Amino acid sequence: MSVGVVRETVLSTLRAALEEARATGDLRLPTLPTLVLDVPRKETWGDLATTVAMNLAASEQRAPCEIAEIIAGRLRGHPDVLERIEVVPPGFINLTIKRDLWFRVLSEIEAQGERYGCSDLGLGKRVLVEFVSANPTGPLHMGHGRGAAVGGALAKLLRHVGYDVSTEYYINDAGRQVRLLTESVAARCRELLNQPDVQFPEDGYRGAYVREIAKKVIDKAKAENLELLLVQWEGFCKAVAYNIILDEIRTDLKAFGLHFDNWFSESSLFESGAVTKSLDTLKAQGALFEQDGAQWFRSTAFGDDKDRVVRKQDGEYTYLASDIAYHRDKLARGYDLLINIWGADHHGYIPRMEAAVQAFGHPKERLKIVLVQIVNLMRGGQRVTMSKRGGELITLREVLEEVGSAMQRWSYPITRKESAERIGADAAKFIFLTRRADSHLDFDLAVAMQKSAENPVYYVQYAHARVASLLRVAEVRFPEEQRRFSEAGEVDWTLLNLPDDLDLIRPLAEYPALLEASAQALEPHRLTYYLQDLAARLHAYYYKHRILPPALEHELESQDPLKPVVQDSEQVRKGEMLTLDLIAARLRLFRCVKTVIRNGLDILGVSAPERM
RNA sequence: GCGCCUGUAGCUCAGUGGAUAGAGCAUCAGCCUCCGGAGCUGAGGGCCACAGGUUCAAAUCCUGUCAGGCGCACCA
Repeated sequence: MSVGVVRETVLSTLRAALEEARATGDLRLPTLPTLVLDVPRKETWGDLATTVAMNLAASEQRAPCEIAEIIAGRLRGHPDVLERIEVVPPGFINLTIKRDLWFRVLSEIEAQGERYGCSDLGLGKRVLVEFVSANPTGPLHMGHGRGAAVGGALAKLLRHVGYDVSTEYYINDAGRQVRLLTESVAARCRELLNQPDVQFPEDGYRGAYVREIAKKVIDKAKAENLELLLVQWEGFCKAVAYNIILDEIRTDLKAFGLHFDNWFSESSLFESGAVTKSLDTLKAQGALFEQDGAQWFRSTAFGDDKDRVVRKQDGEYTYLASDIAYHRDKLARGYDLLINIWGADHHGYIPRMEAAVQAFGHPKERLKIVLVQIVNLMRGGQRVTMSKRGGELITLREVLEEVGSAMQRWSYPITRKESAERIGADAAKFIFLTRRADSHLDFDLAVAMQKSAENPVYYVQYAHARVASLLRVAEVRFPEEQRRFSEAGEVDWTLLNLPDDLDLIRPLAEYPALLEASAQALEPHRLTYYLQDLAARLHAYYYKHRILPPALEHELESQDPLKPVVQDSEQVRKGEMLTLDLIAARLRLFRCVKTVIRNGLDILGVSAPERM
C-alpha cells in the first residue's frame, strides 16, 4: 500500500467500476483515465470525491452527470467498501467510506508503527540532496538555517517515499571569498602583533569572529614555535582559519540536528584535474569557445540567454568552471536526480547549470533547484541586520541558544544541558518549514520565545506529549489492562462510532498520500500544516470526550468489560459511557495519532517529546 | 531595459483546474471540582492586485497592466 488502505481500496474499486462499465458497453473508454481522488472541502460531501465523470465528458460525448450515474451504479455493487455514493451536479461523485475500512487504517498504523506512511513511490532511485554549502568564511546564519531545515526535511521525506537519498555539503574553499577571509585574518594578526600601517582588505570580513580566529592563529603559531608573520604566513592563516570555521560549521549543523553523508571540497576538483577534464569534455563537443582572451561556455545552445565565461583573461577559472566540474562529478556518480537547495538570490544561475547538465548529455529535469528565500530576523517587529561582512552578526547558534533557553524557562523542567539548543533547533526548524521555501519569512525572536500558538511547534509537540501522558496515567490506573491497551491485545474498533472519531481517523488515513504529494512537489512545508491540523483535532477530541475516567478508584473494580466503569454525569447525558473496551479503543486511537505525529515530526527533524 | 519570484481576512501565510476560498495571530464573547489550560468553544472579518482570455469549471493555466522583492560580472 503506497497511499494507504483507504485510497488504495477506493481506487481499485473505482477502477473495477469503470472496467465493468466498459465491458457492458455503458461507457466507451478507449483508455482508462487516470483516477484522482480528492478530499472534499466539506465533510458532509463525503469522505472522498472523484471528478472522473466530468473529465470524461468530452471524450464520451455525454453529459457529466449521466456518466457519473453510470459509474455510481457500478460502484453500488461494492457495498463492502462504500457506504454511500452520491452524484452531485455538475458531475461529482461523492463517496462515503464504510466504517470497517476506516478501522483498517488504525490496524495498519499499529502494525507498521514508525514505517507507517512509507511507500515505494521512488522505486529506489538515487537522489543527491545538496544543501547549506555555505562558504567557509564565517559562522552559519539564519538563512543557512532555513536552507538546512528545508534540505534536511526534503531528504528525509524522499527517503520515506522510497528514494535512495544521500546528502552532501559542497565546500566552496577555492575562490575569492576564502582568499579574502585569509587576507582579513592575516591583517588582524598584524594588528594584534602591533605591526605599523596594517592595511585591511577593502572587501574584507569585518566580523568580530575574524579577530578571534586571528588570536587562535597566533597562539597556534607560537605553540608550534613558528616564526610569526613569516613568508608563508598567509598559507598558515588560511589553513588554520579554514579548519576553525569548518569545525564550527560542522558543530553548528550537528547542534541543529543535521547529518551530511558527504562533504565535498571544491579545491579537490582542481587538485584532481576534474575542472580541466570537464572543460576538455565540453570543448571536444564544441560547447566551449575562445573570445577576448577568455574561454566561454556556449550555454545559449542549451537555453541560457547568455554565454558564460569559464576561464578569465587572467587565466583563472570562474566559479562556474568548478561548478560544472562538480555537477559532472555528481552525474558520474550515477544519481537519477540531483536536488540543490539554493538561496533565492542565485536564481539567475539556474539556466547555466541546467545547460551544463544537458551539455553532459542528461535531461535538464535531472537537476532540480529548490530556491529558499531570505529570512528576516526580527526582534519585536524590528529588523535585525545580518550582514556577514559588516558589523553586527547574528549567528544561527546564537538564535538557537536564545530561543531555546527562553523556552526552557517556562517549560517543564527537563533541563539537560543540551536541551536548550535542541529546543531552539526544534522551534527554528518548524518555523522555517511553516512557509513555502520560496516565500519570504520573518523570524521574530520575540514571537518565537513567547508561549503562544504562534509557536506551532509546541502546539504539535504538546499533542504528542499529551497522548504520552494519557498512556502513562492509563498504565498506572489500569495495570491489568495493558495488553488490551496496546496493539498486542484484541480491540473492538466499532466502538469508535462517533463523527468525532472519524474526524480523527480521516487525516490519519490521508497521511501516506500527503507524504507522496509533498515529496513529489518537493514541498516539506505541507507536512507542518498537516501536523498542525492533526494536533488541533486531537486537542478538540480530548476536550469533548473522556479517554480515561476521572480517578475514582472505588468505581474501577468492575471486571465486566460491558459494564460501565464510570458514569460521569455529563458523559451520560451525551449517551457516552466509558467501558474498558471503549477506553481501550480510544487510547489506541490516540496512540495512532501519536505515532503519526511522531513520524511526521521526525521527517521535519523535530523531536517528539514524551513530556514537556 | 531584460529575466525570475511574489501580490489571498487588519497582520503573517496555506490553498494538487473542481462545489459556499482556509489557518494562526489580532479583535470580541465564552470554558479549569475533571485524563496536562502550552489547551478548548463561538463571532465578526474577502471584488483571491487589476483587465482580458482558455475551460463544463480558474485564487490556480495563458496574455497584458500595476505594485513589491531578487537577479542581470571575466564575483561567489
